[in-house]
Amino acid sequence: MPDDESEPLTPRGSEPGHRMTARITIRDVAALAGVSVTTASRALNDVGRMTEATRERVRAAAGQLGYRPNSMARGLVRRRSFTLGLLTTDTYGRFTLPIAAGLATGMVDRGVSVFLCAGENDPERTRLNLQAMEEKCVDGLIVAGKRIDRALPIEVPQQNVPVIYVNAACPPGAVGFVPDDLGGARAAVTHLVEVGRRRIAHLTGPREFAATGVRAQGWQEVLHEHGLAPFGHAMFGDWSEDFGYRTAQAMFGPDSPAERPDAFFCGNDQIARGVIDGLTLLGLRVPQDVSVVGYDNWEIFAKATRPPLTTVDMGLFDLGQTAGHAMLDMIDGKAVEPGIVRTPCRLVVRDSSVPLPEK
Amino acid sequence: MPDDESEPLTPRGSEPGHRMTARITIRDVAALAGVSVTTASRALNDVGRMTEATRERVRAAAGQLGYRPNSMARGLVRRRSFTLGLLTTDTYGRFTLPIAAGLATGMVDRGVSVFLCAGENDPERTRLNLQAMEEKCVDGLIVAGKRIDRALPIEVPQQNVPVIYVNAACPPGAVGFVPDDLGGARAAVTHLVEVGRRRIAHLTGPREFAATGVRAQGWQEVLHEHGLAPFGHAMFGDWSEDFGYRTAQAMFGPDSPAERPDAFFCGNDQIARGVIDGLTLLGLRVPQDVSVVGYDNWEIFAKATRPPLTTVDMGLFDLGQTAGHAMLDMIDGKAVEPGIVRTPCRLVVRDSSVPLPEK
DNA sequence: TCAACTTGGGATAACGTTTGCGCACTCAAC
DNA sequence: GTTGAGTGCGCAAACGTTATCCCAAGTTGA
Repeated sequence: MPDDESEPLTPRGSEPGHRMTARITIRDVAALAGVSVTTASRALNDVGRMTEATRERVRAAAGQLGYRPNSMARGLVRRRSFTLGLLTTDTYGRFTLPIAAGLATGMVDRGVSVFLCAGENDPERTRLNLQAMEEKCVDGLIVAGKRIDRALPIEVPQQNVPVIYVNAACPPGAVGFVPDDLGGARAAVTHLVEVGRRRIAHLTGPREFAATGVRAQGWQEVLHEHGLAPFGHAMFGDWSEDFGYRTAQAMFGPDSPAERPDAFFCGNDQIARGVIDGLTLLGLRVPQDVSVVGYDNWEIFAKATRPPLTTVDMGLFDLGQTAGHAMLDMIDGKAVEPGIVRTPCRLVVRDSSVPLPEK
Repeated sequence: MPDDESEPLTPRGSEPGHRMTARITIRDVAALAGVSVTTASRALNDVGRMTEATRERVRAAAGQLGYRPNSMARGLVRRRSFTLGLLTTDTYGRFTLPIAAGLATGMVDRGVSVFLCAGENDPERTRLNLQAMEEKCVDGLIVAGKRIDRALPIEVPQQNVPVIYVNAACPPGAVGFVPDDLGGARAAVTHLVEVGRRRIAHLTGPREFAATGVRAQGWQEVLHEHGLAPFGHAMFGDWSEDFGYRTAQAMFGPDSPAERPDAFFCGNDQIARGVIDGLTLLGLRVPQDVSVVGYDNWEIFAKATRPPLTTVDMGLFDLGQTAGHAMLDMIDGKAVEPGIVRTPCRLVVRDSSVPLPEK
């Protein structure tokens, strides 16, 4: 058939019944501004040489049309997708969620989006996620965990994409960020000493967690520096309310030893809550008789105790944000020191720790 | 210059000092298999006509090379990115997180990845997120909230991308999924009636929440159906432990009225926990004297009460997964009924509700 | 024997960007 | 009046896929 036959009756772009309106491309912008696609691209990216008038004309056209560059096309030629993958095994999200929120909000301001990969601790699904991230050409991978001594159920292959570990085990030579548990513990115990406590006990999670050892060390250090003896040994149990509850009842109940602590530094907020409940049921007053300090500043928990809990905030939101910015540096080729960076924790003083009204 | 001049001395692909190893493309696969790129693509996508031997040869080559298709290139030509955007305002994540986890794990099995957009309730940042999703060419947008009667701080523009609302306000004509609060409340109250309770009180969150009204209605309905009168009016307070604690103490304390409930159906687990604590401190026994049922099945909360809490699970993980699959249907052009779909809730019976050992 | 169909596969043009290269100017210096 | 440098901008080739044609060879049916 000849080429010059009449146009078909239905124009090609309009597919009735499908409300899809054709996407505006840089070609449309260029046409409206009366320049070539090349010039339009350069104008919008603030590169290349041209009159300021031309540049402005292109900007105006893009604005008028509501043009949004197609990230896939750009990524293809630039070999960057402006996306990150966030890999996590923490189903419950106690730790991952603030990290993820910090990361995502920090990145959106820089034009980078974050893929959420919920691993569910399932190796097969983690493998699937890793594969998806590879196909989506993420510029970097952030591995977030709930334990600083546990790695992923699958090792991330040493690909060509940079990896940062956050609040998780960090293989030698890699870059990692974890909360400064030593500093957090020191701040908590220092506070207890400063409000006049002398017999400070430490209740915490299982010994196998790296975090418990570090926090116990901070507890000991500060006491020694003040010429005080630790009250007994650090008590390693589990992370539950029940552990705090039982221990408090055992230490203050009818058959308990005469020597009793006047303060508890607890390894997390749940233990602290159990301690407070146990003490309260025995008729003791917190903080008049006994001070209690927790760890995590899990607000919905810490604010609901009676009285509200003094506790250590690990700054996980900021941690996520910091890790994100470090990742952008790595992607841009800036040298980032391998090794583990410890980010500061902050003591949040509420009512459970100060026996007398502060001046 | 003539075309036949000698090759440059440094090959084009090798950039020393940059450990980037060239990505293997479908061209490499095709070359290894001895076919054209076209055939390789068709073989891997299981389309087109060719000998099974050829197809297998291509598959083998891809496997041997560890080939991963470039999702951006594919997306460009197919006009699909195989990504979804998850927009949320729920910073704390109590509700969003299980939904997000369900969505992400459900989607990865179908080769779809999910962008996490943490809105922070900030209109400007939400706008930025929406813009990023447009540039990334997401195939669909899922809006997740923590209140079924609150919309986004910014309205999502009626673009060409389908939108699904989950646990959030759903504009007329759109598709939405929310937990079946009526069913959940009915299950809880039915359970209390079946274990022999007759004077069942209802403590719940603020009246302005749509959820509280629906749950209160379920409470009333079931009681009427069993010929029982509600114990007083539904008590609307706030979602806090403190509200439950104070109310329980007021209803069972020294100056309380003679007529007392034998069970509490609470609007969430925190209120229930406050009730249990308030009752326990007054020397009452749960569940022997009073049964308590919560709502949300926030496990770390519900399992830590003494005794562990009977509560309603809203099935948020499944909700996220369901919404994801509905989204895939919409993207594939299958007709999805507009309107709100209510997904089932499930009663989880623990120890706080059954006064006598069940048979 | 010739048309018509099927089968296996390749050439080539998209998709929407960015970028290397070069062209046509202008302006000054020799 | 020829160089030389600079300026403003466009052509065309990527990037890695998939989709639309098309062709050659084999297979049938009349």
